[in-house]
Formats: sequence, C-alpha cells, structure tokens
Amino acid sequence: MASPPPEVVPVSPVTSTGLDSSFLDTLVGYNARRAALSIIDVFMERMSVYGLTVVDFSVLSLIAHNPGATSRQLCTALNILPPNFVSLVGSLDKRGWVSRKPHPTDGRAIGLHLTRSGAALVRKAEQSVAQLEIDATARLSAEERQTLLDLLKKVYT
Amino acid sequence: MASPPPEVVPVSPVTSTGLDSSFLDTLVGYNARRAALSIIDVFMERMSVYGLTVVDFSVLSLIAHNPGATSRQLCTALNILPPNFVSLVGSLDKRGWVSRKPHPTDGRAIGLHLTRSGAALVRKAEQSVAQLEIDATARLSAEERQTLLDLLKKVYT
DNA sequence: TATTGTTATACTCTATAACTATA
DNA sequence: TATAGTTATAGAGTATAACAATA
Repeated sequence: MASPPPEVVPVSPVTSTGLDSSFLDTLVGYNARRAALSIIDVFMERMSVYGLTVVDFSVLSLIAHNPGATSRQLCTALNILPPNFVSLVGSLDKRGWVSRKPHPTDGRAIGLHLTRSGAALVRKAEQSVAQLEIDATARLSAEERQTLLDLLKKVYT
Repeated sequence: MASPPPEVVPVSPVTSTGLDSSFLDTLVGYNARRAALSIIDVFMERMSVYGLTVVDFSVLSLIAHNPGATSRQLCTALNILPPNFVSLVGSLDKRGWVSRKPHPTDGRAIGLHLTRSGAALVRKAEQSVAQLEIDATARLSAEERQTLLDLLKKVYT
C-alpha cells in the first residue's frame, strides 16, 4: 500500500487563486480593508433580519450611549458628511427608532434620542453584533483579539 | 497663588467629539474599517499624482507579479465582480499601462500584462505605497506592525 | 453543460455647492 | 461672520440578469 502524499507547503505566498500577492500582503491598509470587509459580510448576513447596515447600527449604538447627541457630533464621530446623514436619520426616524427633539440650548441644533422600540432594538442588535464579532474572528484567541483592537486604534486615533 | 487645575483623566472612553463610543470600540470590524479608511485617505492623497485608486494599484501590482493572469483570477483574488472589472481594466489599458493578449491555452480567457510604462509605474508606485504605509502607521513599532499584519490575515484568510 | 468575458442597468455610497435659520 | 441642518446633484462603487464565444 502506498503512503499518503506529503502535505504541500507553499514556499512563496500564494492565494487560493494561484496568484502571488506577496507585495499587497505586506500592507496594513490592504489587510485591514480585507479583514473589515470579511467581518462586514458576516454583519450584513446576520443583521439583515433587523434591516440594519453597518452605519445604521453605529449611529443607533452611539445615540443609545449618548442620548441627545446632535447630528454634527455623530457625523464627526463616524466620519459621515452632514448631507449624507440627513436621509440616514430620516430612515431611522421613519422606522420608529429615533426621535428628533429641539436642542435645549442651541436653537439651530437637534437632539437625537432613541424611542422605546429603538432602545429595545439596540439591546438585541448589540448582543447579535458581539456574538457575530466573536464568530467572524474565531481564529483569534481572546488575547490576540485584544491585541488586534489595541493596534488598530493606534493606527487611526 | 492658586495651584493649577489637576489633569482631567476621563474614566469612560470618550472620543474627540465628546461622545462615548465604548461599545463600538470593542469591535474588530469597526476598528479595522476605521484604520483601513484612515490609511486609504493617505493613499488617495499621495497617489493622486499617479491617478491611481486603491483598486487600480492592487490590480497593477498583482499583474506585475503575475504576468499573464486572467481577469477571472484577479477578480477572485481581489473580490471584484467580473462586470465591474471590465471598465477597470479598460481604463488601465487606455492609459497605456496594461495590454490584453490571447491566453495561450484557453480561447475564452485573456492574459493581462504590463506595458513598459506600466511596469515603470508599478515600480514607482510600490515604493510610494511602502513609504506611505510606514507614515500612515507611524505610531506602530516595526514589531507591532508585523503583529498587526499577522492578526489581520488570521481574520480573513 | 459550464466557464470567460462582456453589456446593460440599478442601487448604494460618497462628495461638493449652495441655501435657511440660528448663534 | 460662523455654525447646524438641509437640498440638490454628481460621481464612484457595488450588485444582478442576461448574452456570445469557447471549453
């Protein structure tokens, strides 16, 4: 009986398509984008039941932890341009999750708040996202995951 | 004389906008996306002299290291949908950087190659990108940068 | 019958200019 | 004069269906 073939270990970095991507592999930007997109794929798949995009969720979560925050504050925090924020909040409002109240001290600004159903949604959605994150980064140990978070923050902060 | 006010150290994580983003901060997906976008900002700024987007550069670099690769291979490697790849390669061709030659064995496929000026461009562009990456991740030590690369690959590979 | 490259097309995302009302 | 929110709009990026040529 013949012995099984030995494991083939590629000497040069080669993708599953047979292409050499050795230069791109050295780039933090390239790898961070690929990692983010792979997690976002899982996000969209699991969060489709709530009808929430990544940005929808980020906005709702920030309002939940910062009731009364203004559009301008959220735009700055999430790097969203104000004109693009209008229809975004409008959609969250129309779906009954966010309400806009006059700002207590600045007549130009509008304070954003969650409705009861919005708050309930965020509680469920944050649990789903926490679980999805663990699953989408399953190859990382808890310690590696924390190290990755710290290093990523160091890049863009 | 009054003593100076003590340094105020925030107990909860607070962004520069004054908003608490403590939940989002725990997410690899969120932080990887923010880190990638911050590096891509620097990329677009510096690479505008070449007229290259992130995807343009990725395609050119892959062709450089894999002469004769087909559209299908590049689409799979870079997660691009074939219909969107047509005008992308057409633009690189029109600018004189890529040429399309018949595939030696498969009559349906087309082999992609760099022209002389395309090869020269990739040499310069790869140097610029390597430098830009160092600058955009300047807060990381060489060892941290390598750790970050390894952990990111572990997420999406 | 399956695959490569392609066209057409629609939808989303992102960006800029300009307006209004308040500060 | 500057800022918050908004409108209109253009451009880039991403998605699906369907077709011709070749395997």
